[in-house]
Amino acid sequence: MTYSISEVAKELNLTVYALRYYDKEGLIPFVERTPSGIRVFKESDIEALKIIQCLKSTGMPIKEIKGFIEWCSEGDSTLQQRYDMFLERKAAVEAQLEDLNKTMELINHKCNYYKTALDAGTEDIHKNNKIGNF
Amino acid sequence: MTYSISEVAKELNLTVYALRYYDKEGLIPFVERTPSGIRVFKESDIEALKIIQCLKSTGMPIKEIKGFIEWCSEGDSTLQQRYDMFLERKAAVEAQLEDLNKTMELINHKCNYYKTALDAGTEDIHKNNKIGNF
DNA sequence: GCTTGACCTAGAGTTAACTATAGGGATTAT
DNA sequence: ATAATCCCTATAGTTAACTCTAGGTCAAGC
Repeated sequence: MTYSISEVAKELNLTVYALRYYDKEGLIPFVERTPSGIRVFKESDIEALKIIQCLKSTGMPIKEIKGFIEWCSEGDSTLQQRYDMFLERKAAVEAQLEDLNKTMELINHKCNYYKTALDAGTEDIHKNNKIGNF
Repeated sequence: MTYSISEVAKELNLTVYALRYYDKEGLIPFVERTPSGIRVFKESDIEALKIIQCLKSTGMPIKEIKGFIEWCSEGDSTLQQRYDMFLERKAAVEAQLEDLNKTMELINHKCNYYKTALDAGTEDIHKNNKIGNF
């Protein structure tokens, strides 16, 4: 089973433009073409794109992802680099999760702040709080 | 106690450029100036900047944050809007946390994949796995 | 009184990651 | 066999959020 670029775009929830851009940037050099030059995506290409999306969502820039793709095509000699890269990504995501949890705390705090103010009809209810009002 | 722009930058871990940019974009209209035009930051200004950083980290663009700042200066008549905004931000962060947790799962999966491959000395160890290798 | 260092504004430049346009080829339905 | 629809490339344009530069002001120390 193979897929056209627009089918892949729909499936992965990104645009045809973006896919072509990824190709141009060297993220998917393994995608084959028909004799007339049309891209033909295999299942394994879609799996690779999912990994690319995953790496992107860790905040990794496209140029670095390209480096990883190159390592993949170089075979077992780059296994250590690739492992190290994923450990690094893991640490990055852990840090992001920590930050986001702190953000969530503050947001929750503000939700309570405004709920209380709304119930009282005025923000003045918080005027004497040590907690930063705004 | 008041602070100069460079002290605030250091404290909040951002640049002087960024602070002036925020000011230009209307995020901190309440920051006062000396007669000669130099910005003088109060504690409450720093607190406000922390909220701004928090909103930014939820993915909120600066123009929308500006809208919130305007609501703040309009008083109690905008309490409902501000409450709704924070509820919306809370939902956004919840979604981000969910995504990031999924990302973490895949990353962990890949860490194991490469650990196993590294121990075996070759990626071929995964060739017959249903799980997408790459 | 002059140099130094921090501050100011206006505006140009940067970067990433698309997004869109123009111009053209191939395949499918009628 | 022709119109519609999808595909292609190359290249220009967009956007957000800074980042930097040029040119100038101002207060403090020597």
